[in-house]
Amino acid sequence: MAISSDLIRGHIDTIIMARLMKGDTYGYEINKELRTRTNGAFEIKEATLYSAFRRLESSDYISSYWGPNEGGARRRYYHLTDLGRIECSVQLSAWCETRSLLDRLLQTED
Amino acid sequence: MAISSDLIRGHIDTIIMARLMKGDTYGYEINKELRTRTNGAFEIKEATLYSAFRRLESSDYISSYWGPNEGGARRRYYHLTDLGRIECSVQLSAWCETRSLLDRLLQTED
DNA sequence: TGAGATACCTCGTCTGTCAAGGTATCTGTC
DNA sequence: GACAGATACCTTGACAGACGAGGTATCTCA
Repeated sequence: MAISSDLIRGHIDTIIMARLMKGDTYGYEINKELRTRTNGAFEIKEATLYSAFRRLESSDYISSYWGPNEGGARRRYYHLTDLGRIECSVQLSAWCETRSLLDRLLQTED
Repeated sequence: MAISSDLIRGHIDTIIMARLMKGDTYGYEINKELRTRTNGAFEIKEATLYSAFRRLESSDYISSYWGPNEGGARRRYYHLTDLGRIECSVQLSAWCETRSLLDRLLQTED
């Protein structure tokens, strides 16, 4: 992974929720998408991913169900709850704030 | 602090080095500046700050010296080394990459 | 004399990430 | 039928960074 995980830390949940905004999906698929979309520059490690799922589900931001395993291994699908949609938009705003904050603080000249 | 620390995690060292790019300064002053520049929205907790200093110094990215305490408590000044300047620019590029990556991944529609 | 600001430091805890390991199912090949 | 490889899920333990809580020492001003 080209991007250090410490720089992404704290944004994993938001990345997952932002994806679930577009529709239900399952863990393995999320990671495949991330690798594809970033040309291999970024992926969420499996252990990280599943611990995020557990965290999000215990906060009632997502719910899960065993979906149709169309000729393959069983899949646990995740769904963004109404509460999760609210939380997601909160975290998206937080990202915008963080971005402008860091842009300002990382200037090396005035 | 309005901005969650987990969103900044991993950028603390870069924030400090970016500040030291402008000239030597000391811990307490860095924090005052951060609070002022962000209107109180952000600060680095003292314990975090000093552990970052230790980390950066042991990597030879910064050096320190007891500076002139102009009518006040003693001050330990920090200086960005040549190695630190290189590392800082590396981390500034990493921030740009991270920013565009997250901007892409956090889109909730295509 | 004492409060408050300045300025530094340490210890222990918590949380998120990840390496390493595991299980089970399906597909295709020999 | 046996096996490799892909798909897909899960758990455990360790590590590193951030921070709360506590401490020390100096100076200023009332």
